[in-house]
Amino acid sequence: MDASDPLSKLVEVLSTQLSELLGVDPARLERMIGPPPRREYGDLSFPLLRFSRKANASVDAIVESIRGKLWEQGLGWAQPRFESGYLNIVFDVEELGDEVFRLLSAGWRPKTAKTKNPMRIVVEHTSANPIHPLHLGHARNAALGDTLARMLRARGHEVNVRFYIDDVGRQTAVTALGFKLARVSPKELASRMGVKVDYAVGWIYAVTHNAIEAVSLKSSKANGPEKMRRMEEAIAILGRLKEQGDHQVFERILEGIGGMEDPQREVSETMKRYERGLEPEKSLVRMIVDAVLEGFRETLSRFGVAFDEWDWESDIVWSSRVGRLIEEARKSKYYTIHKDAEAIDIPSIIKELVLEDPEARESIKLPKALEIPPLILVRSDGTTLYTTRDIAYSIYKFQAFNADRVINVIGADQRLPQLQIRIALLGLGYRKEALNMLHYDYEIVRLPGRRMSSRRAEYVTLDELLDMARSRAEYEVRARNPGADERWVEETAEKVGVGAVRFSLVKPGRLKPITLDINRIVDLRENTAPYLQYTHARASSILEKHGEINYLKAHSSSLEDEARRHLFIEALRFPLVSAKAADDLAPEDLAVYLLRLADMFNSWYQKDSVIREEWEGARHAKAALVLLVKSVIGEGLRILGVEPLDKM
RNA sequence: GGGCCCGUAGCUCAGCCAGGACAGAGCGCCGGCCUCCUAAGCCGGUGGUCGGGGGUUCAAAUCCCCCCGGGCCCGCCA
Repeated sequence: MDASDPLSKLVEVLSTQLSELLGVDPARLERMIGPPPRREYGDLSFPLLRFSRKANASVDAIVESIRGKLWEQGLGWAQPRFESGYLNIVFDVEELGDEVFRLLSAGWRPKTAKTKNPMRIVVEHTSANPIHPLHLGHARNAALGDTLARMLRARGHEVNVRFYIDDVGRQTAVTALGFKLARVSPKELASRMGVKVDYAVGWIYAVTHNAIEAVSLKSSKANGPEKMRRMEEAIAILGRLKEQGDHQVFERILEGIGGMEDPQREVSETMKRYERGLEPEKSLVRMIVDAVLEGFRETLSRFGVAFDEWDWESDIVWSSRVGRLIEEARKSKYYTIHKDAEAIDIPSIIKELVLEDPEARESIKLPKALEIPPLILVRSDGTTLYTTRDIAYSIYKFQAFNADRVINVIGADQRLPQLQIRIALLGLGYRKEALNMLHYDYEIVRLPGRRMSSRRAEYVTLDELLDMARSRAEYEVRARNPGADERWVEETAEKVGVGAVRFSLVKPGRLKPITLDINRIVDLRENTAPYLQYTHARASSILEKHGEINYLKAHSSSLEDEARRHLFIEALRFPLVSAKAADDLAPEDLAVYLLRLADMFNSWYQKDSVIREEWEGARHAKAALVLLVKSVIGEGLRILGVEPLDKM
């Protein structure tokens, strides 16, 4: 594999050579070569002493061998030396500068280093229940999933992005029942309520769910304070919902549910009929879900998120993939009966397959001493469970794209079922699928005080959040650009707002629970996607004022200046940083790197003017440096789904 | 009851997986910087028993054990 930029090439040569000398896996060494904690030590460093103890060669011999190899490979600008346990590499920035100027003049710009092992990867994300608008939890999911897809593509993988439409479960059945009683279509209701269609559906769902809850509680034989509490809660929620929506429709649903002897049974019946593809449920559910998906698409496209495929859960069922899977399970030695229902014997699979298979044990990380219960496949009424359908869907994802790997972006609250699914796949003979399916989990987003709840219709929607961010941005943009074209102001505000939201959802580590502070997410300073966009705009402005860069006039010796030198080298690290972030599935690493680079640029900017530089050789070199930084921030932002701006 | 995740500066977090070269950012707070490439910026100051205790190691925020606090999960829900 030929690395196309100087630093990638350097690291590749170093890791290959060190690997030969030390007898250690080059990939492992590669990730240990990085900038030292203090600049005085050098530009790159590697903890050599840790490995050389076990190697035959002396440290001096190793360093000399490296020096020779670098020379031979045309990387003479990188000089190795040994210092207190570390192999430190110091760059001759003048030589490196000439090399980079040559590349820049030929049109090269830093890009994520390409992987040596391109794979076919499916990323499934967002997959929100299609019965209410997308809210903040989904926003985190979508931002992570979409960024992952962009990173992996930039790294050179073949990526296929899928949305799984959960239209088969209980929640869609509740919604369908609600619409049946409401005698109104989602679109009519939406226009009556003056809201997006997915909001109208979310309202119907919440009304119907709480009406059913109230009626069921009333007729239940149980008694006591818990029942009273839940009763009161349902009634309070209904009161609030009534005020928010259409009174006539509200009454129809309440009367309808109130008149049912057993509303829960009606829901089950609807669910059963839809799963069998019977009319009128089939058309009704599809019509409702289609309407919600229209709302999803509108929001997602604004958010910069696109999908390659939309998979209907019902299609997986109707195409008999689920039926075939259940047949396979029945023939399997791990088929069992649990609580009178058909199930897969997860404990036995663990004992016989996972623990006996080192690769599987490594890949499927079992919690210690946790008893994972058998996985029930079919309800006693004959309908399937979500996990069963998901096993079939998992197999489908691998087949449909001929995938090497499948990444599912799903909340951390689903760890157990996701684990069960992988174990079940292994037990049913789908070893490749089980081992190459990854649950990319992230912690939930909470509202201050309580969790978001679609049952209570209590959520901050993604649309609302984007609107807030945009209006905040619009105020700022207008203040800074008096008299600017109105359309430009609005477009810029949208890009700043969307960027701020996406960045803020991806920058914290995914396992940090986010307690939603809207002001914080919308704050343009702290959230720093706008800071990066601003830095990019500053760079653009300099280049515009400077005019065309003449690389023949640029003097690389002027890069020896401390601040310029560090900025230059830091920008050149982009291909490596972005590659590692992609391999680690860690968008936050890329985000943090970009912020650091922007900090360096802004500090430098303040004290070392480009266009007022008198010496032509330095001015063109500095302009080239600005171009380099601008290209890196631009490329990095695009990978994070944030639009770089030339003016703001 | 069991499992998993999180606990680092007043606040939000990085560093932990692959232990080492002075614990880092941002926000906040205090004080400075626009006749000069965009002040959404920059410079300086302030601020830490790395939740607590034990252990492994020449070396621990990082690995192991115990404990404490917060969250999530343990359904014929999704």
